[in-house]
Amino acid sequence: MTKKAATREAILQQALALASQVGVSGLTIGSLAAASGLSKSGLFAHFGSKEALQLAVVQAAQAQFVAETVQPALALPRGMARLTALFDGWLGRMEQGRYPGGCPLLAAAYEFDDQPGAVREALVAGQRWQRETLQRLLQQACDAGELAEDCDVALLAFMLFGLVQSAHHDQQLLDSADGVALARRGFARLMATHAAG
Amino acid sequence: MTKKAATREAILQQALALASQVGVSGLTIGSLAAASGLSKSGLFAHFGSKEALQLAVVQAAQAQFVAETVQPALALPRGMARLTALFDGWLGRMEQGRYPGGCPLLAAAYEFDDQPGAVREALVAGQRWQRETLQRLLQQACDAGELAEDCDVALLAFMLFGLVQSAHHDQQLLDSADGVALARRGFARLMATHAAG
DNA sequence: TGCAAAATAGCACGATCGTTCTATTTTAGG
DNA sequence: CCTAAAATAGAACGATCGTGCTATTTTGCA
Repeated sequence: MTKKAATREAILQQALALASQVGVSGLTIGSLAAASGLSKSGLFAHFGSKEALQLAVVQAAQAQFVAETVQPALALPRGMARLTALFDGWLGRMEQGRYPGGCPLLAAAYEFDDQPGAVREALVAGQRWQRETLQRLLQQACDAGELAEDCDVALLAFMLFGLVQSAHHDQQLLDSADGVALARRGFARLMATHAAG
Repeated sequence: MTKKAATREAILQQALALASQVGVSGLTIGSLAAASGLSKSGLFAHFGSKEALQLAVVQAAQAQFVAETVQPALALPRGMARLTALFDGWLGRMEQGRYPGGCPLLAAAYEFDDQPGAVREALVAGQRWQRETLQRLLQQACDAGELAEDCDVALLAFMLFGLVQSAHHDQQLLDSADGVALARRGFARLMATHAAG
């Protein structure tokens, strides 16, 4: 009973590392089985279909992002402290190379934006939640009087997400270590521009 | 002699539309042959290998971006006019749905960031050139006295590219028509913040 | 218009894909 | 410890992958 769950968890960790390099749709039952030390059919039995495997991988990545980045930020008091912690944690996991080949979720967003199905729906739900979370933290900073009260939180959340994407792009494709630093400068500038006055 | 080039061009157009939906690495000789009305081997003979086909597709996409977006902007006078034209054209092709499933080059950046080879090198070269172009236009706006002379053009180019990526993400994954509008607002705000004063 | 050359089709290959079936091993509870 | 149940392995399937090979068609030029 507990063995199954443990094996499944180990598989998903391997899958995340692999998907980071070849993408979630580039995942293969065979290659993942080899990486996990299982047979093809042995691994397959854990999920029942390739789509179910992909869905599980996406959900595992989302859960990991929430646990490693969002939750720690939520432990801090509302306002700029919490917002800065979220953004810094987000960039920090990129900087430290949390996944060898880049964020599987950002990549999956491009892979599945035209592939209807459960995987896409999970990605959409996760991204909507993430954006709403970002907007909520921004609004809390406004309410706390640390950002101007007429802040356009939707636009700011949109721009902050753009900074993350640009940093990821520069780091993964252009092999530029400056990406994260530029994103931090951008964050600081945006926050300064919208500071309560 | 001219037949070959014409057929190749037709194949590449089909390939761009297909790659927009399934990605450049999702392209298949068989499916592309069917979409082009050719036999597998007939199509294959045009490129010699799958990697050569992928490279040709990437180069075609890059050429199209330059022809449809960069060149028209370069026809305008240096400064904010040219910069605005570039950014507006960039967003405009997204808004009008230039490719049915999103920009093949942005998607390819995620697909190939961990796949060494000629395709990745072409993508890197293209992205570097694009970033330099963006920085150059920003610098020209500074030199023309339309942006503050102490502008951080590297950071601004980085942020503008982030706006484009966020707009693409919102439009393609979240089906949100607001993405392009938010990017325009972000551009306007960034330019206003850094206006010469 | 006929003919060499260029372009395309047809076919076959080994490999790998996702999936199913049955056999074997491993686990956990009495 | 023994045994039913759970977990995994092994083999096989049709399909499709990229890529060669050889025919056949189509093209442009004398």
